[in-house]
Amino acid sequence: MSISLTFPDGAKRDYEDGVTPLAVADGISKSLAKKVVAAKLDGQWWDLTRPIAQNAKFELVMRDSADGLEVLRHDAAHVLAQAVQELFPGTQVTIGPVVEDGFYYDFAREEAFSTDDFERIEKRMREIVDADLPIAREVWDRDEAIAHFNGIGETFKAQIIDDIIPPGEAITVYRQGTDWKDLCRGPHLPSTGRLGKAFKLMKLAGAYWRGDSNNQQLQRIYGTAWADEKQLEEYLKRLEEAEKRDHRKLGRQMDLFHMQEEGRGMVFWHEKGLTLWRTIEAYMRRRLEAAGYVEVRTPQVLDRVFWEKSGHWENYRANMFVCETVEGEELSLKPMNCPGHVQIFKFGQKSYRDLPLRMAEFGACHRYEPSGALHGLMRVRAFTQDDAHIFCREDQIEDEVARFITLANSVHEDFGLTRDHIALGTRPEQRAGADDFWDKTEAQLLNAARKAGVEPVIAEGDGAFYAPKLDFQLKDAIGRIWTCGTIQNDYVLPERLGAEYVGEDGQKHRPVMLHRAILGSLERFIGVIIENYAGSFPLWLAPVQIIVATITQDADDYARDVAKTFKAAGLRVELDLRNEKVGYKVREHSLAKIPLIAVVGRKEAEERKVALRRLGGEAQQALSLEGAAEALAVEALAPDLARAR
RNA sequence: GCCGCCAUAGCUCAGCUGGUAGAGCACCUGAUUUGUAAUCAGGGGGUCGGGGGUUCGAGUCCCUCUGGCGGCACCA
Repeated sequence: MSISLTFPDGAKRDYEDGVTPLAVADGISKSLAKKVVAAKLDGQWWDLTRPIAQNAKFELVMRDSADGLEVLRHDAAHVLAQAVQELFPGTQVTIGPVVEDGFYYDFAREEAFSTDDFERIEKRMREIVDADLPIAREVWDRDEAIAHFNGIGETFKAQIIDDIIPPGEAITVYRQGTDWKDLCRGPHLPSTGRLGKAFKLMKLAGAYWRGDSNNQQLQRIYGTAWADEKQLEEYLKRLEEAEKRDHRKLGRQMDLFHMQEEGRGMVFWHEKGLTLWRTIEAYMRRRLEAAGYVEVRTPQVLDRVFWEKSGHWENYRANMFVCETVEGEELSLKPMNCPGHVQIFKFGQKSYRDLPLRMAEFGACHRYEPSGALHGLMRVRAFTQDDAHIFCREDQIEDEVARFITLANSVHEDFGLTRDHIALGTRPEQRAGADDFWDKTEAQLLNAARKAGVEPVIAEGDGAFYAPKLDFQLKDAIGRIWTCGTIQNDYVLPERLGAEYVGEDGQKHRPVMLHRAILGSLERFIGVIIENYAGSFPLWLAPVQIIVATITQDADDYARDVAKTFKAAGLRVELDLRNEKVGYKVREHSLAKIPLIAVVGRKEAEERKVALRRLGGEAQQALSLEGAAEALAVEALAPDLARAR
């Protein structure tokens, strides 16, 4: 009997029935057999040592491919689990999946692990790799498996079989060496030696069993694993690079902002940081005005009664900062701007002619976020949204959403961020409204996105409790994904707060409300762009755009002139007249990531010129003062103004 | 909020097994007037996050609180 395997390039080859992928690889070349980690049979994972008994499409998975890395990482998780169980008897294993760049394993153990244990664990892992233990796939009877795992005290594993694996699906157990085994879907390497040693334990964390904070807390050990040492090193280097971009670090170094313990999750914006803020805000105002928005401002603190009406007291109380006055009133800082905007909408009578009404606010909101959620500028308790609500008729939704997507794309691009994808967050488990309402609203967003030429990626259950949403997932300069920008179609709040307009038919109608933000919050967005640009802002955003640095005091008067000229041209300029060498000044301002340095000495003073040096470059340009001011003023224009020119 | 780790000068960090603190940068003063990534010399600066305990003696060990970091949970 022979079987026929079809390779990815279309070639067909015949093999003996029961041939293993490893034997197939070996038959092709020895070096290939060394690098292969698993196979795919008709697209299904297949262990290298598992006999093949049917004709199939066949694919070998190499260790340095994306699929191959997944296999390696999964094996690394198992090796970790075995090492931990050997070193710390009594520890139960739970789950150990592959994640981006690595893997983790969750353990249940009375005593806490410490990162000090990592060295020992890694050492044991290496021993397991050196021992080259065979890994064998076994198919078990469901009840026997449950009984077995319960019998050896691995109750979590038993629970997985009982609760998670659908009846009828094969229960596979992988045996690693003689005694150690783990319930696993596979595939796995033929033996532990093939894993190699390009792995490293990274961090220790708490995690809840099955992701539910009501469940037992487990101890999670994260690790990373790669095809070879070189890849591992590259990965570690990448982490270092990301660390250098950390907005918290750069924020301090560049004197942009700070935070302190008396105001957790609150930002003290320093002069330079606020300059950045105001530049972005001014830009957004122009973009919004051009897109037909009006700007409003609503109160910071409102009575409890108001929040009861809006539904926030019921649904959002835990996140609200509530205070009581001496007269006994209960007030809350606004956690959102939407109810306030509805009040403005309701003021006076609105007609269908007023729609769509696009109402924007740089709205300062306060939300009590759980302490563990706080993270620099990315997650704060006081923040300013570039918020707007579009009041419109149902038949205007698609058009408005499409217009919004176009606007948001353009804004994001202006900040050097490219869109990775748009996510459509669909109905969450806990939600308001009937299913047909969700069918309708989800379809609206989907169609609107398509109308704008975008195919959203569905994020199941990720919607708000009152409406589905589109979230913009942006990629930064080093490929990290950030969520900035969202739009939601809300039928609930206009209803609750009684917003209405007079239609063409003279009757009162309920408008739909589109909640939308392009940046999200100014705080978070500034955090994102600090990391995106690694602090080296493009000229239009740089808090200080140009430094005028003197060589000797002879040039002081001229330098003041130069600074004045640049300032008059609209540039943000600082003067450095210190009695220091130019090399010192250049170094210092370069480290501070100032985009331009205009060096002036006696020669420049005499010729009324500047020697211009750009950040990152070594060349200098000798330019006339007036010419430089004019050219730089144009160069420093915000992207929208540059386009309009 | 939960789990783990961490907290020493403005910043980055050193301080072995307990014997009352140190470096570099920054800052201040003086000298130097300098041509594109660090001029030299001197000086000031820390109740070692707060509180409690063990000890003859605590930056160091223990407890506790506060905050930070990494995850988890949360994220309109």
